[in-house]
Amino acid sequence: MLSERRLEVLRAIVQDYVGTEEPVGSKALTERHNLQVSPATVRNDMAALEDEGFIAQPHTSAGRIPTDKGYRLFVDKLAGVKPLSSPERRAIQNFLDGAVDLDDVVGRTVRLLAQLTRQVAVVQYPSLTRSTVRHVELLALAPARLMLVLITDTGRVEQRLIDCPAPIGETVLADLRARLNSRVVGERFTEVPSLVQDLPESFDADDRGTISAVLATLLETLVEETEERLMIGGTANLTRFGHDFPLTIRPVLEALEEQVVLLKLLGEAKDPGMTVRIGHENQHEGLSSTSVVSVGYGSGDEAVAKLGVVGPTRMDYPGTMGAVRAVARYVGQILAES
Amino acid sequence: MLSERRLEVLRAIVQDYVGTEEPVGSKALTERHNLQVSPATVRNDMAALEDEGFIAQPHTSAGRIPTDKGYRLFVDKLAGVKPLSSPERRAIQNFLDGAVDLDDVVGRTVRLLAQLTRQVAVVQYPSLTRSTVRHVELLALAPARLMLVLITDTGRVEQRLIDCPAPIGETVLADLRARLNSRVVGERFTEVPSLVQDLPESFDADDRGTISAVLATLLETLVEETEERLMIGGTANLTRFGHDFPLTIRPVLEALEEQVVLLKLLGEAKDPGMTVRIGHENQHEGLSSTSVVSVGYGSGDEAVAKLGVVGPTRMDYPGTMGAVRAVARYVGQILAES
DNA sequence: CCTGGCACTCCCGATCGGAGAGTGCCAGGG
DNA sequence: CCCTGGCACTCTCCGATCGGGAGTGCCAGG
Repeated sequence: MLSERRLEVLRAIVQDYVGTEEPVGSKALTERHNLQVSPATVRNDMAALEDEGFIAQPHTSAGRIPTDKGYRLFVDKLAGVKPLSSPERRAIQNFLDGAVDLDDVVGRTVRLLAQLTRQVAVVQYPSLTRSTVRHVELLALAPARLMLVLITDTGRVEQRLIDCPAPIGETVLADLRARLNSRVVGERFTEVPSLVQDLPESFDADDRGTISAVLATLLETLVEETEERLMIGGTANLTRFGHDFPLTIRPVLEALEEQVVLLKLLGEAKDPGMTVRIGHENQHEGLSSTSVVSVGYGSGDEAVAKLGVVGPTRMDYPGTMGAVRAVARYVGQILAES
Repeated sequence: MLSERRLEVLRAIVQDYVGTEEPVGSKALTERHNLQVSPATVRNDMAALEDEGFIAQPHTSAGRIPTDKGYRLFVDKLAGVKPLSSPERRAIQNFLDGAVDLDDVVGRTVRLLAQLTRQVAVVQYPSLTRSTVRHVELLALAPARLMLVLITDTGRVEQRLIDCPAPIGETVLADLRARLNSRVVGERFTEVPSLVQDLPESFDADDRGTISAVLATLLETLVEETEERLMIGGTANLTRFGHDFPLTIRPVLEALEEQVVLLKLLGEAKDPGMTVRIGHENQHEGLSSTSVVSVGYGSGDEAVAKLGVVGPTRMDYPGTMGAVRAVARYVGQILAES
C-alpha cells in the first residue's frame, strides 16, 4: 500500500503534467507544491511509484509522467469532481434554454460541451429503448398506401410508408388507429410487440394482410429507431492534442467517424454515474492514447442516453468531469420540460 | 501570352508538385517529362512563369511550386476531367444502390466521395426550395393540439406540433386537411404562401384562429426546412494535408464545423457545372490554403443540392473533379429512382 | 526514514561544415 | 531570336559535435 505522501506526490505529478505537458522532476515538485520534504525524498517516492507502475520516465534522467494506471488511481482516489462556477452554470442554462427542438438541443449540447472542456464532445440522441409511445398515427395517402407516424415521449417523430396488400376502408383504418393507440400509448417500446400481437385476429380476414403489414412496419420502426444516433463536435480541439501530431490524431479522427465505435464507447459505460475510460482501457485501438469521460442523461430518473468527451489521457479530469456532469444535468432538465 | 511550351512546363510543375509535394526544379522536370529542351531553357520559362505569378519559389535557389493563380490556369486551360475507371464506376453504383432512405443516401455519398478522393467530402441534403409538396397531414393529438406533417417529393418528412387557440372538430379538421392538400400538393414551396392565404376566410369564425395557427406553422416549416442541412466525412484525410500541421489543419476543422460556412462555400458556386475554388478564392479565411470542388446534383434536370470536396490546394484536380462529377451523377440517378 | 551531496546519464539546442539541388546569367551556336 | 552548356553563387538540409542543464540513483550521516 502506498503511503499518504506518495499518493500526494502522484497527485502533484498528474496536476503538473496536465498543466505543463512536460515530464515533471523532483525538484520542481517540491517547489510548486509545498510537500515539506526534500527532493531526495520525493525521488525515493517516485522510484516506488514507478515500481508500482503509476508513473514512468520517457528516458533515463528525465522527469516522470503518469501512466494510464497512474491516471486511473488519480481519478479513483485522488481527484474529486470540480464543480463549475456559477457564471458557467448560468451560461449553460441560458445557452440550452434557447433550443427549439430535439436536434437543436443535441446540437447545442455538443457545442457547449466542446467549448467548456476544449475537447471533442459526443452526444447521443435520446435512446428509444427506454422511451414510451406518445402517439401512433395512420394516414391514408392513397387507397392502398399508408403512412405510419410514431411520436415518442422524447419528442422524436418517425414515419414510414406502407404499401398495403389490399385497399383498406376509412372506417377500418380509424378503428385500427384507435385500438392501436389505446393499447400502446404510454407503453415502452419493448412492450409493444406483445401488446399488439393479437390485433389482426379481431379484424375481417380481408383486412388482416394490411393490419399485419402495419404492425410489421411499426415493430420494424421501433427496432430500427432504437439504433442510436449521435452528434460530435469540437474536433478542432484535436489540434491541441500533443506534439507528435499526424500519428496521434489520425486514428482518432477515423474512430470519430465510425458511429459504431462511438456508440460502443458510450455504451460500454455501465456505471450509472460517470464513467472514465483511460487510454488502453478503451477497446478501440485508435483511441488508446485518449480518455473518454461519459455519463448518462435523461429526462426523468432514468438515463435515456449518454454524452461525453474524448480527449488526451493528459486531460484535466476533475474539470472535465465537472463539465460533463453539469451539462448532462441541464440537458436532462431541458428534456423533462419539453 | 504564354507560349505553348511554357504552359506545358506549368502543367508539368503542377503534376510533379501534386505528386511529390516538393518544390520541383528544372532538371527533374526535363527528366520526368520529355520536354525536348534543356534544363536551362526550362529555367528561362520558369522565370517567365514566375514573373507572371503562376509559380513561386519558397526560397531562393529552391524549386518552384504553383501559386493559386497557377493552379487556376491549370484547371481552366491545361487539365481535363479525368473519367473514373469502370470498376470504380461500378463500385459507386453498387454502393449507392444499397441505400435505404435519404439519410442513408447522403451518408453513403459522403463516405464514397471521401474514399474516392481521399479528401474531406461535403454533401448537402436535397434542398427544399425547389421541392414540391407531396402531402400535408393534420393529426389531432388532443382536442386543442395538432400535429402537422409535411411530406416532400424528395422523401423528406417534417413535423410540427401546434397548440390551437380553441378546440377544433374532427369534421372541420378533415375539411381543412382536404382543402389544404387539394391546393398545395404538387406545388413548389415558394408557391404555397399565396395558395393558402385566403383559406381562413372560408371557415367559421370560431375556427379561424386555429386555421391561421395551422397555416402559420406550415409556412414556418417551409421556411425553416429550407435552411439546408449537410453532412461531412473523411476528416481523417486532413492528416495528409501537409507538414506544418496544427496551423493548417485547425482553421479547416473549425470551418468544417460551421455549417453556415460550408453552405456558403457550396452555395457560392454559381456555375451550373462544376466549380473549383482555389486557395484564396475562398472567402473564408481558414480555408485559404484549401481548394473546394463542388457541383450540383439533382433527381431531374434541375440541381436540388450540391456536393463537393475540400482538400489542399495541392490536389489532383482532374481526378478529384472526375470523382465529384461521377458521384453527383449517380446520386442524381438514385434520387430520381426513388 | 529523511536529507544533502555527488557522480552520472541523457536530452536539447546551438553551432558548424559539407553535400546537394537549384538558380541566374553569360556567351556561343543553330 | 531562341536554345544550350557552363559556371559561380545561394540556400537548405543533414549529420556530427559539443556544452549546459535537468534529473536521477545512490550513499552516508543525522
